[in-house]
This record gives sequence, C-alpha cells and structure tokens, in this order.
Amino acid sequence: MNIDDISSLHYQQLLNHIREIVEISETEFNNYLPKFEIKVLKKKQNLLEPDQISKHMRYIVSGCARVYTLDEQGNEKTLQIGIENWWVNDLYSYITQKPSTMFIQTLEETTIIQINKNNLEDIFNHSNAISNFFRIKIQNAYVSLQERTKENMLTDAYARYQKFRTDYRDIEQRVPQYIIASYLDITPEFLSFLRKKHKS
Amino acid sequence: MNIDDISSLHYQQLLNHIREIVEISETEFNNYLPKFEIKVLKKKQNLLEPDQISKHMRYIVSGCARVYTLDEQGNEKTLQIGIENWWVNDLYSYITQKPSTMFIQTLEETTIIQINKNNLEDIFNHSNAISNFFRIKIQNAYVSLQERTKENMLTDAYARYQKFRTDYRDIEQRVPQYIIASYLDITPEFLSFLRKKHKS
DNA sequence: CGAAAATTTGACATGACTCAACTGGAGTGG
DNA sequence: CCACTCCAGTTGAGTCATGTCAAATTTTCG
Repeated sequence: MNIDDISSLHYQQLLNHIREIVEISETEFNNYLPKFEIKVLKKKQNLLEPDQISKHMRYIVSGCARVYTLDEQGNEKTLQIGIENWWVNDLYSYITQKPSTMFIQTLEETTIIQINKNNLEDIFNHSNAISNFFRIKIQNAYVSLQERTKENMLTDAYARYQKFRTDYRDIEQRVPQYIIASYLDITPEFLSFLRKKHKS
Repeated sequence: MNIDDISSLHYQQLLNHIREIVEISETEFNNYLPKFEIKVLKKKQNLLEPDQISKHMRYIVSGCARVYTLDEQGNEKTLQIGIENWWVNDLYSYITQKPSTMFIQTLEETTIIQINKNNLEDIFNHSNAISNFFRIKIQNAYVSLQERTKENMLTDAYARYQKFRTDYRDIEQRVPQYIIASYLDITPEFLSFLRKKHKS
C-alpha cells in the first residue's frame, strides 16, 4: 500500500464520519478534498500552544489528543480529550482569531486531517451539507459541555470519575491517570486516594 | 399606543438583534414573523419544567430569566441567567427533544418572543441568514460556556464572584444573592462570608 | 538495566459545606 | 399605617471534601 492509498483511506474515514450526520455525495466531497491536509504527529507533540492563534479545524483520524491549559501555579487543567473521529480545537481562539491560552497535545502517535479557517468558510458558502454538519457538531459539543458543567455542579469527584469511566471507557485505558485527574479537576493524589478507598 | 404597536416594537427589537450578527432585509424578516409568538410572564413563572420537552427557542425582549436544576438534596444550581436580548433554553432538551431536567424561571415580569422548533427549522431551509445567525449564536454560547468551565477549574470562589460582578454588572443588581451563589456553585452562606471577608 | 515518569501513601492544611440561630427588609392584610 | 409574616441575608461552630507537600514505590521505556 503506498502513501496515496493511505491518504485516501483517511479521507474516506472523514467522509464516512460526515455522512453519519448529513448527506453528501462522494463527488461533492472530492471537490473540497484539496483543502484538507493530513498531518502525522509523534506522541507528546503540540498542535497548538498558548499565544498562538488556532487557524484550523482538526479531525483526529487515529491516535489521541487533549486540550489543556495551566493555572497560575502551573498545574495542568484538561478541558477536552479526544480520540479517533473527534474534533479537537480551542474554539475560542479559532472563532475569535485571538491568541489561545491552550495547548493541544497528542498523547499517542496521532494522525489528523485539518482545514484552514478561510478554506472552511469558503466551503460553508458552497455547501449546505458541510455547513449543516458543523452547525450540528457545535450544537452537540455545546450540549455535552453543558452536561459536563451540570455534572461538575451536581456531583462529587468520585461520581464524576465513575461517569467518566463509563462514558469514555476507551479513553480511560489509553491516557495516564494524572491527565484524567486534571480533566476531573482534582489532583492526581486525590484520584489515587479515591480509587483505593472504593476498591472492592 | 395599542397592542399591535407594542408587538411591532418587540419584533423590531428582535430584528435589530439579529442584524447585529447577519444581514437580513426587513421584508424577508417579515415573512417569518407569523411564526414568532410573544409571551408575557409574571415574576417567578416557569417557561419550562423538569420532564417537559423544550419545544421553543426563546428570546428575552425585556425582563430576566434563569435556567436551573436541582441536585439530590434539592439545592438549586443555576446554569444560566439572561436578561434583555439573551436567548434562554435548555438546548439539550430542545435539540434532542428529550425531557428536560431544568427549570426556566422568570426573575422579573418578562416578555419573550419564542418560536417552535419545526417552524424554526423550516426557516433554516429558506434562509441562510437565519441559519447562520443561529450557528454563530451557538458557537458563541459554546465559547462562553468553555470560558466558564475554564474559570471554574482555574480560580476559587471569590475570583469567580469578582469576575461575575464585572462581566454581568447589570445582572448582579437585579437578581437575589442566593441565585448568584447557585450560579457560582457555592452556598449562599459562603458567598455572604466571602463578601464580608473582602469588604474594604 | 537504569533513569525518568507515574502512581501511591500519609500527615497536615484549608476552602467550602451544614445546620441552626439571628437580623432586617419588603409586602400584605386588617 | 401599623403589625405580622416571610424571605433573603448574615453569623458562627463544627465538619468534610479536597488540596499540599514530601517521600516511597511502581511502571515505562530508552
């Protein structure tokens, strides 16, 4: 299998992903293909760093990445973790085109497909399907984030941990515990303590 | 001024609000007007209650409302507070058409304009402007919610209170302190304590 | 195998909660 | 227009969830 075959597999995966939500023909999609670019990153590399402006929408083909920031004491706070078929971005920076405060970091060797903001907006003007796809995606992202906000307000750390384990079983096994702790907004020590306490 | 004049003022306000974000002609907008309905509510009335399905997008013309839910012990947790020119909804229930867990409650006498989901989706199919308007609105809502999530993770209760006061000065003066506490995810007693402690 | 990274442990500190009592206004009815 | 009630806000004592820091242990990986 040569490089082009592999690329075309990746694009096929993206097309299938889009087709889970909207209808779009392969020929139409192929028109836009040249605007999407494939990137392969090693583990622990950054797709975005603080003070940079997020210029792309990014889709994970394979691998794993997270969005995190630092508090004043330098502790990491993870806002999002994504695997295959997730989109990862700092939408704040992408939408406003202002400098980000976030890192987007790969947690494994990761392949992404990304598209530049201007190019994507061009596509929005031509394609109702793509435009609808992203509207629905953002809607869904909003709803999950609201669910998470609610969870954070309603339940204690252990309940949140359990929910994380059931909702993201596949993620849990692939990322170190200190990152899960930083996603749950607790210290690694406290997560360790909770695991021990509830071991049956 | 008769009732129709007042209604038309309200619709005019909505049009101006939409025009802050997208371009749309008055004639086009007038086509959709019959689908929007005006409602006036007294203080402390509910626009939505748990187990109901949210069937409308709701725009506040005047007054004030909040979205909140209850934890197991029956404590109120406020997820959103809105005043004139805000949209209030439980998007989870609206988008999925599943039963809500939220109350949407007026905090003052409040006038809203609302539109039924099916009607709004009809409009999406006819009007790129309206469709874009809502895409952008939801994007912005996502970004603010992410900012809030970040704030909650990064800063302590008093910092959050201060930020609330500067970001929403107009809201702060109109809603009781226990509701602000429930928005900040602290108890009213603790907010009272913080205010005293930092009084200069 | 050895070094670095991740996890666990334990002692102690603290931010935030609970509960109960008290204070002070705002609204209401007589 | 007073008296009463009721609700929001305040106070304080005691408690609990979670954090901090430092050291010990285990795992990962070059």
